[in-house]
Amino acid sequence: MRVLVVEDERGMAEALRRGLAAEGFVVEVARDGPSGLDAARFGGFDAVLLDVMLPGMSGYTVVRTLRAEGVWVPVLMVSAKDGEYDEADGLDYGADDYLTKPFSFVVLLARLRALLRRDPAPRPAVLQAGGIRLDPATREVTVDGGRADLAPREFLVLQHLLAAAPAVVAKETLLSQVWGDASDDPNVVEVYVGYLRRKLGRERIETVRGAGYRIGP
Amino acid sequence: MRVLVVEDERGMAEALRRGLAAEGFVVEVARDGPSGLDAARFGGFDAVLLDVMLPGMSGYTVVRTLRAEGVWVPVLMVSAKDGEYDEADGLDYGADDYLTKPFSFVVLLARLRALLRRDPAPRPAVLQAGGIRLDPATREVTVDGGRADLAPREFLVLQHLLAAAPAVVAKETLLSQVWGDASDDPNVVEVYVGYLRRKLGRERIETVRGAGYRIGP
DNA sequence: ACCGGCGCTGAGAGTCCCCTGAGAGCGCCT
DNA sequence: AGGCGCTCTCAGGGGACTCTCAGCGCCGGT
Repeated sequence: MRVLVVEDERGMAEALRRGLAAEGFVVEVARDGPSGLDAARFGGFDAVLLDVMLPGMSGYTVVRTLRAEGVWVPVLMVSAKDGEYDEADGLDYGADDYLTKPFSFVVLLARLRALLRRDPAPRPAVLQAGGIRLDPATREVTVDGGRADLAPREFLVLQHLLAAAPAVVAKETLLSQVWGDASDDPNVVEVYVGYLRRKLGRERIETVRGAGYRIGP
Repeated sequence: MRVLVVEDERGMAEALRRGLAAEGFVVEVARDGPSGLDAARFGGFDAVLLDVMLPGMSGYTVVRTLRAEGVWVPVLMVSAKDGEYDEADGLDYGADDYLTKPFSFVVLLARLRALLRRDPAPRPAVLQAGGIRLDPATREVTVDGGRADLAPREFLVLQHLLAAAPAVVAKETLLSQVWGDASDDPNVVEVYVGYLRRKLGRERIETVRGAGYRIGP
């Protein structure tokens, strides 16, 4: 297993290198944001340990850039910032886990193992299809760049349609996932698709008669 | 998104139920280990929030049992134990993340989203035979690359013919699988095969007199 | 070549699927 | 209290889809 450690502080980087090597990992170290980003892009690592405070480019920017480029290597962020919003931001930018300094090395190892045993096929944090963009973290929806203002229920329906795109989503699926009961009256789904069409544009949601709905062309 | 909360303490369970529901999750609650295990097994949830201290069976045992049975639903453990070894144990038993009480709800949400991001829904296989391609997920049918527009019943008939290809499918089989009643008038099958031939090309569905139909050569 | 029966097809009626406008109930904010 | 936004139900209408029916063609056996 190859692990990339991005950490500028010499002592910490060295400690991690030794500790992980002793556990059988092959470790490489990068000392600033840009070189860490580059190594993560092309280095073929199985996981990345990423400090937040880095020279040149913050860890947040590194992980966001990676995800935007379609690089899905598991990322474990490590930071001295322990504010709850720092942590939530790191995760929403696409990190898979977040540890606060000081941390226990035992816990670090366990979290690394947990990341490595998951299938490395995460989806982007932001859903995007057919000219529609939806951010689950900020609850923001844009259509061809313009902001759309959605009610909570409308947001949920759209979220499921986007997550499934380009597949067709059955009304029963939406009922069970959004309303929690597949045996409800399907008409409520039709009504909400109607609301969404009014706000996003009629052609953005396609009806597949007898099957369900689908995003865009 | 459907989330299972396994938590015996009434106040905490209720707080989680409300908070998650407000974020648009469909929430179910189990109050002890065994019933939580059962719900996680068969409930079809997208994620599980699992307390460690539970009546009947500990959270550790629950997650270990699930993994041993091949159930890979994302599990976020929540515990009042903050010992580093407790956390490492939880993760090594198969939990995907571990939070220590008291925790910030904002962080819980971000971690939940990070987990849900990780496993894309499995897509049913694409059926292909005799120059015809049928994708059950997108409901798309192409003939030699050109798109064909099928009604729901037509789609179902074609799906069964393709799934069986190159075998011959009896009219009675189609009646029972598509119409749900083998004793119906077989003429309706002939009519629908006629519709399909008109849309896909006459020679694409072959008649085997006295036996049924088969997809092209 | 003839005949019986299996399969094919055009037309039409009925069904049901989906869309929409109106409005009631509810909670929240002013 | 009043207004507002959100959710959901209801009923009507339009149109796609389904199915039946009846007549005809064609295959295979004698």
